[in-house]
Amino acid sequence: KAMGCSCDWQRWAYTMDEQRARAVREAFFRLFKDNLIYRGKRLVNWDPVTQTSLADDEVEMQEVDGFFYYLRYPLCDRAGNPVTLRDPTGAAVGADNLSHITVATTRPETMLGDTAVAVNPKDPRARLLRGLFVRLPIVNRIVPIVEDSYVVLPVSLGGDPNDPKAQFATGFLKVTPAHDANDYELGLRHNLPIINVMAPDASISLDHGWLEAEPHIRETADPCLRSHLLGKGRDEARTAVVHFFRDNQLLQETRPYRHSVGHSYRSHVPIEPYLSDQWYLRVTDKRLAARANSVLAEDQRTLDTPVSSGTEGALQRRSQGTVRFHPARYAKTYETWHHNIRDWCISRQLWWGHRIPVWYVEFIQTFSGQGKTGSELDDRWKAHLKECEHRLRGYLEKQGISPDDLVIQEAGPLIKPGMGHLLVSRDPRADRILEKLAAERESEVCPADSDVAKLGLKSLRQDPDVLDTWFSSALWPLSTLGWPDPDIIKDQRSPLNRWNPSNVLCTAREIITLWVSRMVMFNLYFRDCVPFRDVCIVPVIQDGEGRRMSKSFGNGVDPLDIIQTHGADALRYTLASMATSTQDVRMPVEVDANTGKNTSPKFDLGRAFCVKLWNAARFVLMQLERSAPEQHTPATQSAGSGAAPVAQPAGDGGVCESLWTMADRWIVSRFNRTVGEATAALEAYRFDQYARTIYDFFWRDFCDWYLEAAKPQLRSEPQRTQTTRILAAVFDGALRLMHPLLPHVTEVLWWKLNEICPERGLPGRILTCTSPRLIRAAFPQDSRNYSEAAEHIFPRIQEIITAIRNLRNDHKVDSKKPVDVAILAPGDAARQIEAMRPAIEQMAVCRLTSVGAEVMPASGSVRASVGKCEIYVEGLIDTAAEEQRLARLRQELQRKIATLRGRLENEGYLARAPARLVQETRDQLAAAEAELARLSSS
RNA sequence: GGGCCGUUAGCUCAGUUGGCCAGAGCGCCGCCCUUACAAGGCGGAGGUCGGGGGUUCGAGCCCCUCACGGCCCACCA
Repeated sequence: KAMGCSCDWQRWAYTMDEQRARAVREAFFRLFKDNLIYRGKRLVNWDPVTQTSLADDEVEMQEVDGFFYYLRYPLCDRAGNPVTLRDPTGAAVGADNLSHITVATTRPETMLGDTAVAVNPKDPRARLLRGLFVRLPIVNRIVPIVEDSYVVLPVSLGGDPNDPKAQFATGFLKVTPAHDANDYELGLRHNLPIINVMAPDASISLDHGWLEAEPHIRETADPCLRSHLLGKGRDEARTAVVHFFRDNQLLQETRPYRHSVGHSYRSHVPIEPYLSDQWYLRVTDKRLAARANSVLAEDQRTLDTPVSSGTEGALQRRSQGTVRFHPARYAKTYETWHHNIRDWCISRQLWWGHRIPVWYVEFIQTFSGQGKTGSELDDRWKAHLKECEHRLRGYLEKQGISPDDLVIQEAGPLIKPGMGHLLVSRDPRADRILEKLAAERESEVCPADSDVAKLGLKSLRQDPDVLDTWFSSALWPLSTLGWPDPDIIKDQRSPLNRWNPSNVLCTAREIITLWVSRMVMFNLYFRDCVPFRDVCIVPVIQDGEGRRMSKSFGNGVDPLDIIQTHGADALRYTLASMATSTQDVRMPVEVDANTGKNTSPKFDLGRAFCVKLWNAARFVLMQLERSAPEQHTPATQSAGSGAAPVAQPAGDGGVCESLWTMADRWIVSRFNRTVGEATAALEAYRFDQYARTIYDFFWRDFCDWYLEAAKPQLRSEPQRTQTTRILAAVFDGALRLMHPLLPHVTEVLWWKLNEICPERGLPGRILTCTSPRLIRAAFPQDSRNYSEAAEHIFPRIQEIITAIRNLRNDHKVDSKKPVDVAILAPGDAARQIEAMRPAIEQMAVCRLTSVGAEVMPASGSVRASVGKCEIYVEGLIDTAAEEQRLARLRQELQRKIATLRGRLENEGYLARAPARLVQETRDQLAAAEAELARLSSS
């Protein structure tokens, strides 16, 4: 609000409120029903400090100095008897015998969970080792040697020398399925046991699967396990393991190694790959990730995404829309991410978030299994469960839960034994009913005629986890507009149907994968259309040293502080001017002397522009105020509060263009060009170009030149009337043009303008707009009413003025003292200069003594050339200085002539460059030679 | 390891399909408090466009390569 963002503040929403919760429940229900949500035992990114799993993109990779430990595992047979291989040729093992193999690892503590050692089948040693085992030190586990081509061959055995892994690999890979994602996959391929040796806090523990896998481990393991490892954190455990290997001559080598390790974005400790039960969203299903890629704008696609072809496909594409990135290169980020996506772990072990709406239901076994065979038992048990399920459905239906809003399914093999069914309802009331049942079940007295007893419920509990915050965020374009309310979905005029899809999402590049992609997937899935059409990625602001701004580091600026020191419009303008198409922009940060808060001199730019606008407005409004209202011909009909520009009748419409000066024509033409440029910049999401365009127009063209040129015009009728009209119209247009970046200042000025000069406009040239509030007024339109002549001639006048100013400055003339100027100019030019005489005299502080084709320089005058005109400034007698200046000018001209001649002597240039350019070069050469001749003749 | 971005004036950044002498703001120097504006006006100095090679009549821009800075992705042997 402080920045003046015109959001619809009535539609304020909070991620965790009722409406958003309904959307989350609906989405979860539908995805679950469509078999896109599943529970799986997988390795997750585990944060041992906050004890939650993290999504892949919540893991930050950091370079860490670590070590490679080369650990020796003794070879043995199936029974554990030591084996020493003999290789008489020595070809395979590089030695004549082999009693152990060596693995390389950065995480020695995970060896406690090793369940195999892998070797590449192409490794010559693989044949020798076939059928052998190793005895894991410390735990004394006998584990097999398996062959898998995933294992990298060391360089010495023909590995790729460019693969860094091949450089430090030994050819043997320890396999720890419970603590390494690749090892997990490898373990699945070879049916290896999965032994988790860690507690959720990443300490070594028997209690999370290890003891179940190896009931006698306490007895069989080396005492070191109990004394130095159990209960110890992973770092301590690492040291203990390394010491054990060293003390037993099993540590072959330690090499320093710098590598990147995933860290938690929450606690900043290294991630532990951890085996646990989690909920997954099957984004790998083609209805999600692949579909998200298929809506990428055709010209932004690089991968071969299957897109439905033919008329049907085209129809579908048209109805679902396309997503386009600005700048286009970010499409690749989006596309690659979807292409390489893995299923999304959506459960989080946090207390804050949307609770996963899944209930676990377990029924009581009400019959005896005595004397039955296994399969008979299975059948009876299944039938019983079916009956229980049926009864529960009926019960819920009686309580008002529609069967359509309910999914009850068997929990499947991945859920812990004893967990009979999963229940998910789309109706939030189901939770109340189930909560009541659960409470009843837990109460000490549970009468036989209670619902719980009738339903045969053994246990009933809701999943304790919450959803990843991006799950609800992904629904934002839907949930903020009333989805999933059926009325809102059906009503064509509802906010959902009006604003989804929306036009543009503006965000930062790291959000592309976290949020943009998921909004697209969900919107397509639930609504069959894209959530927005354009995605505008803006640069990230860094501090003066190129570091990311961070609250805790204190190197950032607070927008509210900037609003205090510079103003909201200055903040907006400056930020827009920094929104280039690169990735990062720097903002030097310093402490404000008055407030003690962080600020940046960058914002001075915006403030200066606001001040300039304010001052120019004071001048314009003062001039308009001095003119009687009736002098303004009514040019616009009252359009009420209408925001549309009023169509102006063609023709003169009382504009009296015959009275316009070259400056008048020029500024009107420039205004229209500027509107065109600004519109193009905005359409391309080039906010920096838009900011610069309005700056150049308003400050340079309007203030520096037009207002100065207008001053003499305002002093005399009948020009005054025309000039005030033009001032009013251009100022009106400029306010509308600049309003998006400077809403506060322009709005106030608009009110003043409406008050002082309610009737304004230049029919056909500048379409003005009556609206009490600027924010409701139309953005100006480029009327394409350009004056080529004015745009050509006025800059010549500017050059003449600048030339005179230059001569004055070079000769150190008091800036208030007028000088006499004569200008030698051919007929047309002379007339144009004559017409602009008052402006030239005012702006260059001079008197034009004579202008024409016959003008001769007075003796002692100094001179300058502008095109075909010669300017003589009289009375600045300093012969030596002038001679020096002329000599410098001659030298410059000669150099220029040489360059141009060189170009024209180049045959390739003459032959291949466009004729237009060659002609231009010829003209330039002729002009330069003529000028040199004139300078030399005097 | 893959990808992306950046390297242009002391600082922060523009520079559209290759085409006049590479621009702006701030800072710096000189003059000016001229009745819109000193948070301003006028004028000025300052750049081998990161290095090297190539394509082209012509390269800040296109291609190759190297260096440096930053970011994203990737299964931490």
